[in-house]
Amino acid sequence: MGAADETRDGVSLTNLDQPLFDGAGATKRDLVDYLDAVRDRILPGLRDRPLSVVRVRPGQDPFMQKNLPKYTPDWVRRTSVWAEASHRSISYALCDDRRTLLWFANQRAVEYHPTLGRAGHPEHPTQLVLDLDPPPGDSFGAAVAVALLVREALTEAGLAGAVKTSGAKGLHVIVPVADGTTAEDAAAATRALAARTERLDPALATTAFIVEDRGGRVFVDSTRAYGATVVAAYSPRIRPGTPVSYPVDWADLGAVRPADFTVRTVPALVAGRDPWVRALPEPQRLPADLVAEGRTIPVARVQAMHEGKRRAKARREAG
DNA sequence: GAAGAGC
DNA sequence: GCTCTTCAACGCGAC
DNA sequence: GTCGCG
Ligand SMILES: [Mn+2]
Ligand SMILES: [Mn+2]
Repeated sequence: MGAADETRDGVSLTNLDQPLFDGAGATKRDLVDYLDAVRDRILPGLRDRPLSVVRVRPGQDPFMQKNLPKYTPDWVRRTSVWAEASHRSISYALCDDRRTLLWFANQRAVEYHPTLGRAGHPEHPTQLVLDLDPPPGDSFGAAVAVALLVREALTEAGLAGAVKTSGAKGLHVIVPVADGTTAEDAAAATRALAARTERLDPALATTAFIVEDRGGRVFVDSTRAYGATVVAAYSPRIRPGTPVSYPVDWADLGAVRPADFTVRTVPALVAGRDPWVRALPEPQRLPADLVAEGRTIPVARVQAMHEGKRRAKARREAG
């Protein structure tokens, strides 16, 4: 163990011997060393994409950071995006190099959530994502079963995807899409694929946006679309043991656990190889019938907001 | 982690 | 100078 | 500005 502070690639790194967060089983140094060790694997997924990060300190709640703080060094690349919610321009980082990654690590940025499209091109995502969220409990096996249903739906549509652990309890299926694919088409295709997955086994998979309506089934989340973010491959997560979102071969899905992949184990697994690059298929054009089907499916989220509003009103009136 | 307020 | 407090998100869209 | 959700 070295000094508590050091400088690396010109970036000051501080308090390296402090715990990363409660239950991390890792120090801030472990985070810095992990990200530096996998930088050539994680940076390609972050490069040129508006970045949100989740930062955390021991004893405190994690918080998501989008807008760069005033004190951010000027060598951090950034892009401005107007936010309707706060009526202001958000300055997003573009994490393109080692120095920026190390600076974020020193900020205790543990999770890295890039957008689906590149800076300046929110209307043209490079991939679509089916996010599989299992119900509470020990349900990773259910997520695996639903991932295989997603694969079936993809194959049926003439598409191919790659799968990775989310680092939490679920899985992400990623489908690279051809240049020129619009966000609208990608979102519609995502909804259609989620609906087809649910249809393949409605007892196992659901597209219900309201938690209460999921009934112990795996939520096939099609809302990772438009400006949404998805945690990057190789990003650590703020979960016990500091797991990492990690690629898995389809054939190996049944043989892994999310906890197999942590900031301690992953550097050795990626030495001399990039399993995410290897797993990702070529960008694909979305079948017209899939997109057309998706256009007929309402956005579950919107329905849920109205239902939520109705239920809240009912609660108030019940006293 | 860093800045600002208050001592 | 020190200690304490505060801050660090978004959008979907009808109502 | 709200609601549910990630
Ligand atoms: Mn998820
Ligand atoms: Mn989700």
